[in-house]
Amino acid sequence: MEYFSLLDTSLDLNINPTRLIDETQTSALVEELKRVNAENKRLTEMLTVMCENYTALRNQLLEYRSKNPVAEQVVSRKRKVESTATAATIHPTNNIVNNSESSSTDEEYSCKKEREEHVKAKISRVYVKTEASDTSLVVKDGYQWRKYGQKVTKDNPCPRAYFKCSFAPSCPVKKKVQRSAEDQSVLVATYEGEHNHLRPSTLEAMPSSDRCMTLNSVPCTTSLSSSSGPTTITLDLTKPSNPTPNDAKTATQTVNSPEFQQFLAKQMAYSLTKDPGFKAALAAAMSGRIVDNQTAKW
DNA sequence: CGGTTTTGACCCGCGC
DNA sequence: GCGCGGGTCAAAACCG
Repeated sequence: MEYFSLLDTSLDLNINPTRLIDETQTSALVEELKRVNAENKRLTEMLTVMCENYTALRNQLLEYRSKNPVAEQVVSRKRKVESTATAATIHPTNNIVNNSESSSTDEEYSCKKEREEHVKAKISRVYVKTEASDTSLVVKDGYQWRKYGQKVTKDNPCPRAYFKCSFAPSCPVKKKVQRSAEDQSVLVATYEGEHNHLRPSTLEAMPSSDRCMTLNSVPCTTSLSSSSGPTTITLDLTKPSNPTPNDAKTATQTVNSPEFQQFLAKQMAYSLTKDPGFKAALAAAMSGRIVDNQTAKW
């Protein structure tokens, strides 16, 4: 029974790492720690610079806005008058097609009567970049459409096609598609109403060559923003529908909106997490912080 | 054969 | 009232 006293059955939970490693390992770890801390410091500085740049840009934007109160008032007034919203599309090539590219017929489109109708039916515009050789007025949005008319409008030599949802009359959604008068490779699709059914085909909805990001409102917000992958992001904002000289400002406001910034943040996070280099740097930075805290405690 | 597209005719609101 | 222009209808053509 005495030999039990020779055994130390206690658990030494207060393990000191320095006991487990020899001197060379310790020095290597210290060097690594220094390197990681330096990198962490560098990343922190970069972050600080980015924040400073952001603040400076934001201040410039606010200053610009304060210097142009008239334009701001016009935008505000238009927002009050119109319940509709338009959309701008960012093509996969990251070309932002803002509302100023819409044809002049779009101006006519937002006449007084339709302003009233906008209360009943949600109207939005989607810009889709197509191949120059593509002469069809087909905007693949995942829904099935039946063409019921085509018309050549006054201010645009390109005909305007009229579509109804194939589920009509149960689904009241209509769509008008016309090439932009300024850039005929851009299709302008104007949606009226919202689908009351699911999208027949989500695969067809967003072919890789035709994916776009829609700003402002689009019809069927939920269906477009869900199950379509990260390439289609819908921000349901209330924006003026008419192309105006203030479109640049409007676009700026859109970009400055919380929704867009949230989208940007998600996209950045998505891109960064896909970057193994960033992962490694982040892990190093975090480990640096953790080890730093640990060593401070030690 | 059924669904879709085409296309000319028609409707309707708006401005003059 | 009339003309204009956008939107819709509906018959014929087309297609799978």
